Amino acid sequence: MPNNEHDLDNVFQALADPTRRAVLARLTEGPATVSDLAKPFEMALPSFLQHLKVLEESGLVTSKKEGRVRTCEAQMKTLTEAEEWIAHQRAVWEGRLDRLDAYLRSLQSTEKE
Amino acid sequence: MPNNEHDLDNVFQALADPTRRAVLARLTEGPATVSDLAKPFEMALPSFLQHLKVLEESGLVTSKKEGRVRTCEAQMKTLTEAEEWIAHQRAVWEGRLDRLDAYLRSLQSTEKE
DNA sequence: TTCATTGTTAGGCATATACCTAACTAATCA
DNA sequence: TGATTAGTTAGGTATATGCCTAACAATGAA
Repeated sequence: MPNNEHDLDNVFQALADPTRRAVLARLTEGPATVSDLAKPFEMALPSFLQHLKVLEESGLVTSKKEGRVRTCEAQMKTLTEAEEWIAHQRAVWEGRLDRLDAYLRSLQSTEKE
Repeated sequence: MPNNEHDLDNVFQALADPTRRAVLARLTEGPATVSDLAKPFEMALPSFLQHLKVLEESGLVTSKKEGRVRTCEAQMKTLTEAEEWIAHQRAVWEGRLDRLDAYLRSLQSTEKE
């Protein structure tokens, strides 16, 4: 049962890098192997693997190894946790605007009396 | 006009820390001064100011100083950029599921033929 | 069984991050 | 004017991050 503060740290941290966002974007189109994922990037493979590790540790990606090939998959559930944190902030914000709006409307009604 | 990769780096980076998320959550309820924002945290003020700086540089927070008091405000527009990146990934993912679903349905129709 | 492919581990380096204390400026209050 | 409040700047430390090369499995193909 995730969605604690520590998880969010790792999820947002994982998203804070263009390489990792690109990998995740690729994986939302479907699973892929490590070397397929690495291909578009110019960095050395061990460097790339570190990015994958960050993604896995955040829960945004899982992988399993068959033979010598590791296949990675996006975990949308984890991405959703991040999205929900943001959505909650928006809800609070909009609640505030609603109250402001209600206040302004209450002023108008008062004027009409 | 923003929403380039570099901006997203900074936004997600800013969100990847519990102190900064707490500050932002506080600010979605309305503006607050630096020392009000700092009060709940045990860290030294200069440390806290660094977090504020990260939030400002990401565009998630703006501030203005009047007299000796600096007042901070959340910028939901910036938060929305992060939300939209995630939403886009979800759309791709769900598109994939839709196609899978369509494929499965096409198989069923084939079976019926 | 030898070779190529696919990934992994170890270790090093430069910069960034997250914290601190000390000392400072600028505005307001008594 | 002198003290207090609000914030800032400077500079130091420890750890984390993002990259690298070199060397090492382990699997699969010839």
